[in-house]
Amino acid sequence: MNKKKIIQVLEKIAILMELKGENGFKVSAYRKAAQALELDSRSLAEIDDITSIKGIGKGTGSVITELLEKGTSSELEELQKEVPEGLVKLLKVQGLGGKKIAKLHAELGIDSAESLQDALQNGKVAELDGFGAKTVQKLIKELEAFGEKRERQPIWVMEKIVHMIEHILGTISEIESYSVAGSYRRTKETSKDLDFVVATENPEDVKKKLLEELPVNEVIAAGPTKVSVTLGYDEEIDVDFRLVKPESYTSTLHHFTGSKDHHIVLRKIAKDQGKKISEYGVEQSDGSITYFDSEASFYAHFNLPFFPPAVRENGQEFEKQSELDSLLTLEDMVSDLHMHSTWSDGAHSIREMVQAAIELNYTHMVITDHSQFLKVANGLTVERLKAQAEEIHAIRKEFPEIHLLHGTEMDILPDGTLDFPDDVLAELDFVIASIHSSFTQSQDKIMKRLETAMKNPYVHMIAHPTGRIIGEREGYNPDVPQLIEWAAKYGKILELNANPYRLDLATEYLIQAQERGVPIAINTDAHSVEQLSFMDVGVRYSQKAWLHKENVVNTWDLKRFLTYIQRK
DNA sequence: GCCGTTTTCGGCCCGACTGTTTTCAGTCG
Repeated sequence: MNKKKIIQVLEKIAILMELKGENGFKVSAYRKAAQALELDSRSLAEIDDITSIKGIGKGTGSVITELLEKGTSSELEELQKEVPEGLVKLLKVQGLGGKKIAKLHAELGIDSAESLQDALQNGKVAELDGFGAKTVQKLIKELEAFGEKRERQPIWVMEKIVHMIEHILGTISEIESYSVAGSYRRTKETSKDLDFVVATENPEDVKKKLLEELPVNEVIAAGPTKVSVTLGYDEEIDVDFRLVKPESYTSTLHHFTGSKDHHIVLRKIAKDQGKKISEYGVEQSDGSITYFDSEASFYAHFNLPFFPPAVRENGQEFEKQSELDSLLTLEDMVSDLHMHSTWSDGAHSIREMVQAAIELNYTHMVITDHSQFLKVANGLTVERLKAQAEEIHAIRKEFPEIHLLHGTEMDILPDGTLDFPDDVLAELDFVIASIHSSFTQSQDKIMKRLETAMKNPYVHMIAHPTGRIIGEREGYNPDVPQLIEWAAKYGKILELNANPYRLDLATEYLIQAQERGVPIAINTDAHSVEQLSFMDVGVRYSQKAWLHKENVVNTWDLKRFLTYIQRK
């Protein structure tokens, strides 16, 4: 019985207890125990006394012990006898929680979405205490749409919607300030819904305008401070707006940025200081309310450093406070090492890309168009690559304020060879190798391809190492720990591709790469001037892996970078 | 169910909104 299995059992027990209508604190005790186990970095063998872990006591401890000894849990088996499996997915229905589901099961024998549907239709549900006509109508509607909505939307879907909403918020004159909050602001790869915080003295008018301007499919709730709607863009997306007075804006933004676990730890700290945090401000021991004009001053009020939204996750960030200064900010980035121009499939000329990079105050940059294999992207042949070298040479003279390097994003071919011979690569400043084809090959074959690139002395970096597209495809399934080992051995850079479609490598691998001492490059892979702004997403995502500036090559000054990429 | 350097009992982060109630429970984040 491994740790993951045990965590799953604890979570399953929590779910089944919830469905039984158990005391909510008891349910969350099981969730907390599962989380405590997950956050403890030790293996099970290394833990002597399981109940010495905070959050695991007598009850949850005995469940774990039983699992370790017998491989089963009598607690779980009991619950499974009492609670039908079909109820589990009813928890996902909006408006249904443990209490109501328990009642439906106890009084009407409901055990699945289907039997609930029947009971709703034939009027049985409406007869129950606490269930009225409106609830029944809402549930009928919810069940119809059940299973159709994608549960979580990838960050690149959300990004477009966020921009559209921000545009609308910007046109409403009664709004003093606004920001997206929630898991999107924490740069999660996927989000269930979107949260916006809006500061205004005139919530009624703002509410009215929001409901007019937005493509609203359905209004879920519309109170004086909260408006919840389902928007219909390409997909249905739930969006919450919080309308608050300007003085509360910072507190509310912080509150709705989360995460829940971050708040739980922070509120405990506040409590110990005799203060109470709410979404409107901080209540002092004398009952007065303190307001803040920035999140930095909010944290400082508790003698804490500023935590960037991306690290506000499981509460453990408080133990890593001393590392916060080492995390990247956008200002630390002095270069972008992976971008395309009109020579291959980019939308802008080299000159335009250079001008845009100068605007971003970069000291150096690399043009890395595709290689000949990638015909769909108009990949460069050796001849065109040489012609491009001449153009780059000329442009360099025009823009002395930035150091322009000539590179390539060279394909690693399906047969495991590289798209350019060594003598061509030797002429280039910076060589990226990447896989764009035959994703379905066995892991063995994929790793052979990557090994070829890793061993080639002219290759500097592997781009988007797994080929994943968030929420769409898994990629080509390389053995990433092995890849990290090779990178360490052969002195190669691994990329964090900042395109929100990719964010590749993912957090867990970035952590491993940093531990192994492998340098990371955060690059936009921009195919247009606008896409150079993906750097911001990449930097925020890197914070989730606690990447240190020192380990990210884009923070290195030109001299250090050039020394590093010099052929040995 | 878990926790505790004022606590071994009584809290557990805290508040909004809805719907069904006549003062509040359930759900949600």
